[in-house]
Amino acid sequence: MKGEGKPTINDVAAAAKVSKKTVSRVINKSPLLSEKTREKVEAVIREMGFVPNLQARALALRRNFIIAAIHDNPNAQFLVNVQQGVMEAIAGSEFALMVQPFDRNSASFEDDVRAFLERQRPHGVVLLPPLSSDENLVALCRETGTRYVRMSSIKNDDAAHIVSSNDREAVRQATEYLIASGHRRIGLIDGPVGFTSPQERRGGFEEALVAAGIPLLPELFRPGAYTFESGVEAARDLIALADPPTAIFACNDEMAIGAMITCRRNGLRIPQDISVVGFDDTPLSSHVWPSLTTVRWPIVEMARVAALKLIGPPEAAAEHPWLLPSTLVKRESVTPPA
Amino acid sequence: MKGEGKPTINDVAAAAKVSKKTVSRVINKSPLLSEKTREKVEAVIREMGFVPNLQARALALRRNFIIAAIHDNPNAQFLVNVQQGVMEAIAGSEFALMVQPFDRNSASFEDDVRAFLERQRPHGVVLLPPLSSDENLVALCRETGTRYVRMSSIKNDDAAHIVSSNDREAVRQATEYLIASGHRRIGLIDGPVGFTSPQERRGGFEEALVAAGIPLLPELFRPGAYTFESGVEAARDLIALADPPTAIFACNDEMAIGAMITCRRNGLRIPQDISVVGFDDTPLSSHVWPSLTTVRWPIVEMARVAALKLIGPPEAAAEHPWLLPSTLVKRESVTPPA
DNA sequence: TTGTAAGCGTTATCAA
DNA sequence: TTGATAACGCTTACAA
Repeated sequence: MKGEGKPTINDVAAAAKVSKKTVSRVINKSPLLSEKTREKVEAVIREMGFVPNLQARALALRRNFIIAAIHDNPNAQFLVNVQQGVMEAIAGSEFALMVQPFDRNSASFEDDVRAFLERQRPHGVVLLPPLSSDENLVALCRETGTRYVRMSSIKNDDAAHIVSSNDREAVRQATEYLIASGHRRIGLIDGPVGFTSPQERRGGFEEALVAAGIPLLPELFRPGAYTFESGVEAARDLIALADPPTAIFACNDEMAIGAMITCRRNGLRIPQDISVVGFDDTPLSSHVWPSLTTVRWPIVEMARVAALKLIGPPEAAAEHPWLLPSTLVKRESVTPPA
Repeated sequence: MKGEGKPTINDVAAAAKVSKKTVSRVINKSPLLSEKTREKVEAVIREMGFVPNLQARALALRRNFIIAAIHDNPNAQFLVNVQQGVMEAIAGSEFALMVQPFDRNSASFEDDVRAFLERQRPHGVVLLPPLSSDENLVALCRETGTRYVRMSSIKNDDAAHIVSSNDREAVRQATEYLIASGHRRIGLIDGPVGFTSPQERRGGFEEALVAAGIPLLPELFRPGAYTFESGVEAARDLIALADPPTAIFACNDEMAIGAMITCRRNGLRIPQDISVVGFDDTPLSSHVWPSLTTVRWPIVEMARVAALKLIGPPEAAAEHPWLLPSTLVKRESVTPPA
């Protein structure tokens, strides 16, 4: 013990009368160890309260015990949900969570990511949308030997490197629900260009309309940016139409709520005059009045599984599920049209 | 260069024809170095693209280049704002941000925190409320030699270790604004017990009433828990009173919005029938209808300053401001009583 | 199955 | 102002 400080592997080795390498084997659960030796060393470890030094291990292994969530400013609730999911997966382990935002529009974007990976050497990274569809990032991970898992709306990688939800199918069901309620003029508020998720959500929406024999009218498709304000704008345009829709599907909750508020500011009652459906199931959606019918996106679960794929043995990564279902949550904002 | 991989301090030393310690001095900006040597070494460093290995430094320095935000589940927006503030401070530096939740009600709470600090050895930690008022945590930081800064609503530490807002004063002003608008029966929805922030906010509220000669009526004080649901409950009780208030101050926005929705569900118009004021200025508050008059809490700025105190030289920590003002934001949810 | 020696890439000590 | 040498605490060869 050298008197002071925390015990090191050397102290344990001396006390257990074995070499430090043997202690190292015990720490790393090496299979080639006699049961007797293992037990003896483990007893000493417990007794001395030995905890391996992560910095030393990181230096020797060239890998830190860190899971990094890499993002480009998704909304707050999404980010926090991801953090919660990752924490659930790594709780009780030696891993810790690092959160790192990047500006994908910056000229130094890739250099920034590379610098981060080379500096911090995280054990693995979770790529959040929309960064998860950036193939350059994935190439960067491969190049630096960093394990990665993408969180995405489509299966754009093999099972070991992706966690995805079935947004397309879920939105199709949500739209079918609107149609079954009697709506035939349904407006869509799209998500930002260049994102994968709105493509899928819009796709599901269109599939449902087509299947029901409802024409896809350009006037009912409005651009959006996943922001409250863009929902406001899109809704303003939709209700100003000569023949306005009786229902609106917004590609996320924030826009849906922007749309709801805009409708009400303009004297429309929800859902009596117009129905609204969102996507995400943020806490917000049950905190508005009337509460919002929406699609629940299993972010926490997706993040948890992503982290599990990263911290487990590489060959086991593909064994975790890669698809986690999004599901329709029926609340108050939908009713048959008048 | 040994052919492969990234250049190390040895490669630089060899190329510059100096000892590795001299290179180390250059990296660490040691003052005792001849200008000539410094320039020579810096040129070589640039040329070779040398980047010091953080893991090796961490091992030698017994400190990681990590700023950790330690929290116990504050709301999502708060947490994300803190992350943004810290990132602003450490952008371009070697530091990275780690986020670590703890359950302060767990029996192993202190052991968990200790294990985290001893394992990851962060350079410094930002303690978020309500954990920031836990003296045991601070003792733990001192014991493990971890620098810390508390984010708090009161000045419960010296200037080097705290960043605080003047919630009491800001709420006093907000309440004075209600009183100036003509309100004399004002309900208060409190924050959770054991938190410092609601004490301050309630304190400011009471000060304003007392200064205006308005009696403090127990029936107008309702418990809350900083959650939407608790705002709903409290508002339900308040408007059910024989002589209901004409205005409500809620200790945070989430409860204020819960209160707004409850009032409207019960046929009250906002602000014509009842005014509402919140605290936080979350994005939410401008996304409801009518938009919420509230107190802006400078979380991003507080977190940024907290991180600056941590990453700068210890003796400079006290020189950064410790007080960042909260300010009243007037929107649509307040009007004179009928 | 276990041990020895040589790293991993820095910083600290102390002498020059 | 600089440098040689020993930490820092662990892992990976390679032997035994």
